[in-house]
Amino acid sequence: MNETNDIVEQRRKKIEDLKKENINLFPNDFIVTSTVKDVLNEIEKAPDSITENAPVFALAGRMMAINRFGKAAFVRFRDRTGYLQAYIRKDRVGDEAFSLFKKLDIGDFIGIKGGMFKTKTGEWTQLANEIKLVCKAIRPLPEKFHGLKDPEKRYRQRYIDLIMNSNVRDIFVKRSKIVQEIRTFLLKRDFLEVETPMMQPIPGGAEATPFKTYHNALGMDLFLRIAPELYLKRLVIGGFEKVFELNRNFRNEGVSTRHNPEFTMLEFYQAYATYNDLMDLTEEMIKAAAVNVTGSTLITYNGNSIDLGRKWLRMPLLKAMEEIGGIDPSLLDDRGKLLNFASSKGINITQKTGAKNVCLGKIIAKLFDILVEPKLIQPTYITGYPVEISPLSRKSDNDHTLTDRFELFIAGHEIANGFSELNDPDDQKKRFLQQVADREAGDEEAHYMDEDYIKALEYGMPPTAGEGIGIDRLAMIFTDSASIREVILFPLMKNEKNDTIIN
RNA sequence: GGGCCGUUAACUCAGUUGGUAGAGUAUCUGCCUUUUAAGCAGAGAGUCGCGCGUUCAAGUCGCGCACGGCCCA
Repeated sequence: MNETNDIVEQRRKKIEDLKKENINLFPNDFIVTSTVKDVLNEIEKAPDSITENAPVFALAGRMMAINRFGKAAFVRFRDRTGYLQAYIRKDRVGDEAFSLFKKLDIGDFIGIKGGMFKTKTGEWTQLANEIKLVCKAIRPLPEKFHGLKDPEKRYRQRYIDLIMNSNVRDIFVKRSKIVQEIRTFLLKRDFLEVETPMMQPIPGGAEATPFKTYHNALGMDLFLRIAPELYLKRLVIGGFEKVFELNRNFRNEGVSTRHNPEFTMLEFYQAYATYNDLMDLTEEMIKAAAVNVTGSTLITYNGNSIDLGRKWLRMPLLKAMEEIGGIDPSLLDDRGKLLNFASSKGINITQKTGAKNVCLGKIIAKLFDILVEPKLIQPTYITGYPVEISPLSRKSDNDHTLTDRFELFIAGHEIANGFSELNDPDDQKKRFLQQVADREAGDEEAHYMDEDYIKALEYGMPPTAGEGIGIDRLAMIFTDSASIREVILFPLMKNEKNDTIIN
């Protein structure tokens, strides 16, 4: 990173000049008394009490624009709460401070002390009594009007993106608020927030390929978790009847506009509840988050107007396949017919899983993803998933081929997956054995056997319902972001040059 | 994994039929004490992503590679 250009060289030259004058480029003694927002609030409260002489505010921030006029200048600077303009006059700050100020650049941090006045155009502006350098920037910022647009640079150097693009700052503030709202919502309902292992000896709780790592001292393989599910249910067995975890999962899969290898999930479990209860709770929670974060239950995503305020539709999976996917229901219980139907639509089922004998449930799920999911724009719960693709879900009492499971879709995105938990240890063992067989048949995403989890279930897990909600996808929908990279501060990127190898 | 598109000054972008590189902003110098993308005068700034090839000549054409974006699987 030693590339030079003439702007950086010029700045380094200025820095040498400043050093010769004994100017500290990185001081830490400027005392900030107010934020920009504090000042604006005081003005709003009592505008008549504000003058250019008093009260005196001490503010600090990054200079984003400078208009110089020989012996005076306007400076636009920003702190975390907003922008403020300051007016620097040579006859007010003194010759020495003004000649220092002349050497400062856009991007530098300054501290200013002074009162407030209104300019000719009516903008409240700080009149500097003092101006100090608080931190020198060596590299120049992008141009003020067009800002930084190059997506690669925006992701790799997110700090510049955040400096330059207020809409990007807004997205991440919103994301943080979503997380906070969800946490508050669950804590109010007596859920306990917990942290379970991210490094697991047996990865479980989802169908996905894990990242593998190795513990040197213990001499053991470990996997980064693909889901916290099996640990959270152990906690329910332990007596924590309402738990949640809101943190990162890791899946060793491709990167796309909807997938980042590490992503954030909420998982929560509630004893003595059913999947129907969780649908009610989720609806309430996401509506509350929408109101508290965006101010409304109406959101726009990708040009679609989405109304979170209406009662959310609930539709059985097989009915959705028929009514929305346009699939003849007589095909839905016949593997062969359904495979023929898929290939007539140009959909190759076997390719992804690698398994030779793909089960009926997987074929249905795949067709659902392609033919139904994109059409689920308004919030919709799809219920009743086939048992063979729901190895941790409780079987429906009235149909043992289906489970008490739902998925939530908004704006064509899968947002949540929840179910009444399977708490019969013998049934769970059978399901794991089927998964192991699938794995041996070539399905790399099938579950591993987890004997300890079976043992835990044998101690008894009360009837429980649990759910996972994809926080990144929720953030995408709340911020009208087309790519998951727009809601992850530092999305995973390949090395710019393939020569960075760390041993 | 496949397809399409992109990569040119610090940033945003032009660059015609292959003929030795352009603008705006930013930067530097000078003038300027109420600007709002300030103004006026002048100046500097490029490994055209990387490599190979075709050609008298490549930012431009061809092949390969890297990174990124979108779509598909």
